[in-house]
Amino acid sequence: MATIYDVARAAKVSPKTVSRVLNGDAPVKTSTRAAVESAMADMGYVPSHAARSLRSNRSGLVGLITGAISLAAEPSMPVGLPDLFIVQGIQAALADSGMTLMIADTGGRSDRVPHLIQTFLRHRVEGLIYVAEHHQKVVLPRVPKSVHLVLANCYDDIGTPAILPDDQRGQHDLVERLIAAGHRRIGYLALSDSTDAARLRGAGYRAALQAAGIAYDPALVQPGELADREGESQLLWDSIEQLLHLPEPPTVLCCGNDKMALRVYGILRSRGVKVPDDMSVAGYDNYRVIAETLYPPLTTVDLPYAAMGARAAQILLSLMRGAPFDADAALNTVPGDVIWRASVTVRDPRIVPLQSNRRNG
Amino acid sequence: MATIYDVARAAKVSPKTVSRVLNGDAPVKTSTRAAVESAMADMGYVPSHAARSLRSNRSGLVGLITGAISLAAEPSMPVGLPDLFIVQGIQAALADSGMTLMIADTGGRSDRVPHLIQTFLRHRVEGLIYVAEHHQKVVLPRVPKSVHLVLANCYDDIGTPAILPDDQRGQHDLVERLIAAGHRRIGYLALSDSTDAARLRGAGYRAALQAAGIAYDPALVQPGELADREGESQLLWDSIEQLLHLPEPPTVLCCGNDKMALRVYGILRSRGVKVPDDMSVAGYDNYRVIAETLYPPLTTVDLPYAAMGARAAQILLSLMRGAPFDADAALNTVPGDVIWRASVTVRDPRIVPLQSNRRNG
DNA sequence: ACGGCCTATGACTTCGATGTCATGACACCG
DNA sequence: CGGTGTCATGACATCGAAGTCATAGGCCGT
Repeated sequence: MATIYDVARAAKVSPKTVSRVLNGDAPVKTSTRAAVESAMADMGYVPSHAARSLRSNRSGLVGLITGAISLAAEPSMPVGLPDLFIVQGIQAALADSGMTLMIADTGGRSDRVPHLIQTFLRHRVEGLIYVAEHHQKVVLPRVPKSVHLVLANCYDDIGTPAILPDDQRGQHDLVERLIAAGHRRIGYLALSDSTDAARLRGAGYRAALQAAGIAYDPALVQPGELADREGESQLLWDSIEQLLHLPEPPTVLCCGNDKMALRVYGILRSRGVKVPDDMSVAGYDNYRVIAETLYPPLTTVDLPYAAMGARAAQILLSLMRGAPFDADAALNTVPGDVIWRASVTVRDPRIVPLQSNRRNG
Repeated sequence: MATIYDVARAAKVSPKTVSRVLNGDAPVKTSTRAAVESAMADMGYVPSHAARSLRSNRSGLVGLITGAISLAAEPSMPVGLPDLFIVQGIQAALADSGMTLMIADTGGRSDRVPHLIQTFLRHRVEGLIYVAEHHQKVVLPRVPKSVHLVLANCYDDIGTPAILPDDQRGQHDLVERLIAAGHRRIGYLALSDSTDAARLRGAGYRAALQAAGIAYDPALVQPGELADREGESQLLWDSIEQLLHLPEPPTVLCCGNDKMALRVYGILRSRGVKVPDDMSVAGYDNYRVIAETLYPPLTTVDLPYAAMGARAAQILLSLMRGAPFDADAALNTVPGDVIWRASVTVRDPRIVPLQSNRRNG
């Protein structure tokens, strides 16, 4: 591979002049510049990142650690594969910054994280983003102060800047909208309680009821998911059975996530219950391949992954530019929009919630 | 960040001795080694990849270009997001090779590919893998001979080594299994004809019928997808209507992909047609979040993405090790297993196709 | 005409690791 | 005891850029 010396020789100038043409950091006569550029084109010269970063002590690299790619293979994902959208959001936000993103994947084995960090440190990354596969708490190895770290979809104990989805508000907003659409008996098929997302969404459900002055009825809340997956289909069937046979059954079922909603559609249809005429259904996650493909399309709450990724990248860039660490901003929650689709009937005709309240997904 | 000189000073040895401890390429007295290692640990020394690769002229990097991450956002993906599994397969196969994988994403804009390749060349990658979002032909910028290139999920005109799914054989195997299970009238809801996958799968469908001596009946083949997406739901409804009202209707519907099968489930249930008692359904892709979540779980054909990725990485590694370019091996197809699930009834009780014929997905 | 200044360029050094070669201290062999 | 290895170590050059400093030539003002 051609070097700056080869180019210099071909253009009959010194290496330093070639360097000046490359970087445009000092005046070069037009004719000289042309000769150098033509020499570079002729020999297909590509500057060496290694040499440049060695000299300048700036790598221009941002490292990204994720289990997203590998975890896509796991059927047991708590939330689902779309955390890749976080990666996408990060890429988009970083694209114009001149930084190059290095992505490393844990392969689902979190014990590989230290090794991946080590590899990044060898490459002298200037920033590091850790993307968790679902909303959770993590413990990461320490990194040198010179490397800024941002967490996405997770948080830790030591005040590292973190970006999280606002699950409580999302569920709250959805239930609020259901109430606005005239629903009063709102069934809730809960995720298994082991995740942060499950707890926060449950809290959002209750908060929205309370805000609307509707009494919380424990009979309307049924498990929709088991921690161990065994007999889950049966569990869901039974839970729906329970709800349908209540003296005052729900008019809408909120599912812990869109995947559960997909199952609920099948169960309801098997029982001859029409969606949405006999029963409205709502999900969570805006897992588009499900929510948009189902008929009728599913009302759900967007997990604002792309926005979270973009925010994470922005925060990282500002830290790298030397912005002071703002403890108040350490924990960022990003709200997700309610995505209103045809799976929920509007019972109160005065209200026509056609659009999302913030953006349209 | 500490350098090899800092470590040398702290351990009271020469930098070269530290280098020897790092690489173990020459004998070092045990006591000296211990002193060096403790100095490295104390100061958190991490060797600089830039310096090493500059000196050794070996970067240890493999570049990967994909639209997978970004395209995950597109609802118009012909096949679907799981091409990420190709990336996963590549990572797994590369993990033990000592190579570090750099992933770059096109952000859905193929015009960015040259720029991404340029960035990789600056980093002096030793190999390059291009992963396409669906089975297709591509035209890539030339890369220097020193950089080996392998294509995954796509191919080109100039004999670059390529790994492709064997769509024809997959569909063939599925139909063969359906016939073995006693089905004779096999409906086919085709993908829009614009993709290679659609054509190959159609050919596999016909070949399997022919091999079994079953006459091809054009009335059993209906469009299931439109190129422009408009009115697609209606189209599918109409196509199913057609098939159900044939004088001799099919006993099973083969859907162009799993996403279509998801819609078909809904349509059939809305019409009171029970799956699989009244009508069997099969998909293609083994898009697990759909195929495993649907009730009953969907019989489908695995797209062997992880295996394709692994194969791509293996071929790349052998090229990098100096294996001769084998023109016969330039085009690799990887067969995908039929994944037999409960959505297809076994009409001939003598046959019990419980398991996949190669692996279990 | 001379000092000052700007333009355009090159010589030399530096970044951090490693390859090459040299050297001192022993050990072994005949 | 001298020659010849082997072990353990260090001095120095090198990889490809870019930073520092020097310098030649031209233009300007006085």
